[in-house]
Amino acid sequence: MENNEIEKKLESKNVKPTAMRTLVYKTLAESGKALSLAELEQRFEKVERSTIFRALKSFEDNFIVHTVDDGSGSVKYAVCDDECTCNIHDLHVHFYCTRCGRTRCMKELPIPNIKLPEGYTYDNAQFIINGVCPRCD
Amino acid sequence: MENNEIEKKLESKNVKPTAMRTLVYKTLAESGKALSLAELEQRFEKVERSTIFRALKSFEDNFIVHTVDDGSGSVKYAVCDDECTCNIHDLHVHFYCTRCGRTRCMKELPIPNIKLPEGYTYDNAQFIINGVCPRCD
DNA sequence: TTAAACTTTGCAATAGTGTTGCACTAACTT
DNA sequence: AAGTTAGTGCAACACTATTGCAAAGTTTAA
Ligand SMILES: [Mn+2]
Ligand SMILES: [Mn+2]
Ligand SMILES: [Zn+2]
Ligand SMILES: [Zn+2]
Repeated sequence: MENNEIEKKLESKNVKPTAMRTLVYKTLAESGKALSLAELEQRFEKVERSTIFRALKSFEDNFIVHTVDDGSGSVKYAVCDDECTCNIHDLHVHFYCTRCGRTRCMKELPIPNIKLPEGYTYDNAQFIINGVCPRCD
Repeated sequence: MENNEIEKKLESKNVKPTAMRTLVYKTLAESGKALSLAELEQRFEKVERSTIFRALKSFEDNFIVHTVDDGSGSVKYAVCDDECTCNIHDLHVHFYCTRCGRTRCMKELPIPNIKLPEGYTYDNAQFIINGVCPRCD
């Protein structure tokens, strides 16, 4: 993905595209999976953890990335689709491979609709499936 | 729940019922919800964190409790049903109230069956719904 | 063009969770 | 009773997430 494409994308979501942010977005998008802060940090070696952290937070606040809590001990981040507003309709299953630790968005698998008992409201959900991915099988 | 009932229960699952373990189990069972290590710790004031931690681990290993990773930052523990073996058929939805922070087992809501793409195996899953509970509404 | 105002970044510190080594004690075995 | 094993308390540690603050960079408005 071209830098100026990324810049446009960030701007369209009201995040000023600084060099660091562009780099973080690019790395995450190109990885094709969900990455933790620590994993992202390792991929540059030169950028401060807190800078990456704040970039991710601003992405999250502006529906540029979503988080996945896959039980690995650290939250992971994955890029959203263009039209995503991180609401119920954008939710999808995530797959966590217990062999390689990779976490993948299963965008083809929307989170099934669940009828909650009276009195509960439904804002958000995480559906994580643990298993072994094709690469590790 | 009577102490000797608890002791029988633990024994039936191959965990020797010490005083600490019985206390931890009792507290968790009586709370009626999922509790974190820190939350349990607060409920006694006199028992070591690591002791509770190890009790919970032995419970988990022996299908006496299951864990819930509700995104609150700490893993929570909830008692299993008697016949539970923590496999796919025992999995159920968990509800996390974003107001009060309570996490509840929705045992009446089994995790829906999902058909994964070719090549993925399915060992385990977590399905957490975030929203507001009746108490907080 | 320059000064003021605002934003971003780097660094250091902190809080919290989870986890382990080790010594001491309790319980069980022979 | 002595030896062996299992459980507990304490302290230490690793790691994640998060924040305050000052330096550097960018934007705005004279
Ligand atoms: Mn995703
Ligand atoms: Mn449960
Ligand atoms: Zn894998
Ligand atoms: Zn509530």
